[in-house]
This record gives sequence, C-alpha cells and structure tokens, in this order.
Amino acid sequence: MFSKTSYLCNMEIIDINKALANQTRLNILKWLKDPEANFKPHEDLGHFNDGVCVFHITERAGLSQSTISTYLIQMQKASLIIPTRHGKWTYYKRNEAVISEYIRALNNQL
Amino acid sequence: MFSKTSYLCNMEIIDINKALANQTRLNILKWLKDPEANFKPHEDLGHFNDGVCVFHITERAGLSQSTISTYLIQMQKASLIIPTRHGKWTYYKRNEAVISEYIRALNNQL
DNA sequence: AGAACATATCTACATATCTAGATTTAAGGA
DNA sequence: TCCTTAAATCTAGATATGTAGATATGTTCT
Repeated sequence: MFSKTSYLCNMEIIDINKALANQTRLNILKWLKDPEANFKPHEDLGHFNDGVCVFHITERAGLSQSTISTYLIQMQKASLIIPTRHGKWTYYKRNEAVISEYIRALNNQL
Repeated sequence: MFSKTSYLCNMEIIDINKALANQTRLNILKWLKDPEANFKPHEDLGHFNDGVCVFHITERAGLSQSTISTYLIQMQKASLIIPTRHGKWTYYKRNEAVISEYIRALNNQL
C-alpha cells in the first residue's frame, strides 16, 4: 500500500523554489495566509473560503494584471495554490498540504 | 538586547531560493552533507573538515569547471556554503547555521 | 624563474524570466 | 444580443540565468 503522505519529487521542489525566488510571489503566498488582514472583503462573495480573487491580489501587489495572472498560474503549476472559479472571478487559495510537505521535504533532504 | 539567533531577511531568503532553484546546485548542497559517501577522499588533505574541493565537485557534477566555480560562488554569496583555501585548492563546506535558519524561517513565515 | 595545476574571472551566446500592453475568452447584466 | 468586467493568453523587449571556452590569478614544485 501507499503511504498517506504525498512526497514531492526533485523536479517539483525545483519548481517550488523557482516560484518562491521572487519577492512578489513570495509575498502573495504569505498574504494568502491571512486574507482578512491583507485584503478588503470581497463584496460579491462575502468570505475567503476559496481564497482571494486575482483583481484584489493585483491591486495589493501593484503590478499589472497580466503579470499577476502569469505569476499565479506559475504558482498553481508548482502546486502552491489552488484556483476556484466563481462566476467571472478566479479565487486562489494556498495549497496547505503541498506547502507543509515542501517544508518537510526540505527538513529531511536539505 | 539582540537575540542570539541570526534572522534572515527577505532578500537573503530570495537569494537562497534562487540558489536552490537549480538541480545541480541543490545536488551540491546535498552531496556536501556527506562528503565521505559522495566524493573520493582528497589525497593531499586526508579529511573533509573544510568540505570538498572544486575539482571533485566539478567531477561529480559533470559540468565545466567554470560553471561549477560560478555556481559555488553564487551559493557562497547566498551564505549557503563557506570556502576555505588550502594551498591551491578551495574547499567548500555547508554553512549549517544558515541552512537551518533558512528552514526555520520558512517554517515560521511561509 | 619557469612549468604545472586549481580556481576564478572574462566573454559570449542560448535560453529563461520579468513585466506590461494588447487581445481574447468567459461570465454577468442591461 | 450587446456591453461591461475579470482573467487568461499573446506579443514583445529588457534583463537575468545557464553554460562553456579562453584567459588570468594564485600556489606549488623543480
């Protein structure tokens, strides 16, 4: 049988390190840890269950919409965040399982 | 008073993430964890107290001497490794204090 | 001093990343 | 259906990274 924990392979760790090798992307991951503290409440949804929408992240980061969209997709490909579509908004939330597995992997391997 | 532990600032974490966003550099850091297992003994010195010389790391990595030298200097600038000159050889060993501080910082901040 | 060797630096080129404006796609509302 | 808005994709130029060959520097040996 397989263990319950998911192990990250080398390549995935490299992709995560690349994603976190940029101040804005690192900030985004930290901001998403506490959406209430870092973003204004989203009027149409009223909660942060699925994270924060691209528009608000763009606003907070101060870079262009296309740049932030590109960053978020890169972070999503590295499995750091999870997108959820609500109507015309895309919400991104942290993938806590992968983030803690990543830290555990560094602890063991580094 | 200041705490005894040294804290890594944001910029240093980014530099470490950049250094670790490459398979060869990540490998080098892991290899240096156990020089006996990963490198042949150095004839002229007979121990690994100061790590492993560039020549042996180059040999193990299979990239050019100039590439590995460049990588090692980048890792040193990110404080991940410490160079020691013995005659014509430069030995590099892990900077364990920074590495564990880095992991601790990720644990706290990520 | 001169030869030989280990490492660092310089130069160069290919590829990747950063970033934004323009365009396209998808969804909602008039 | 048409207009508006949010987000993704396309295009492009500036900058950074990956990587190696050539050269310079520092050290040891003869």
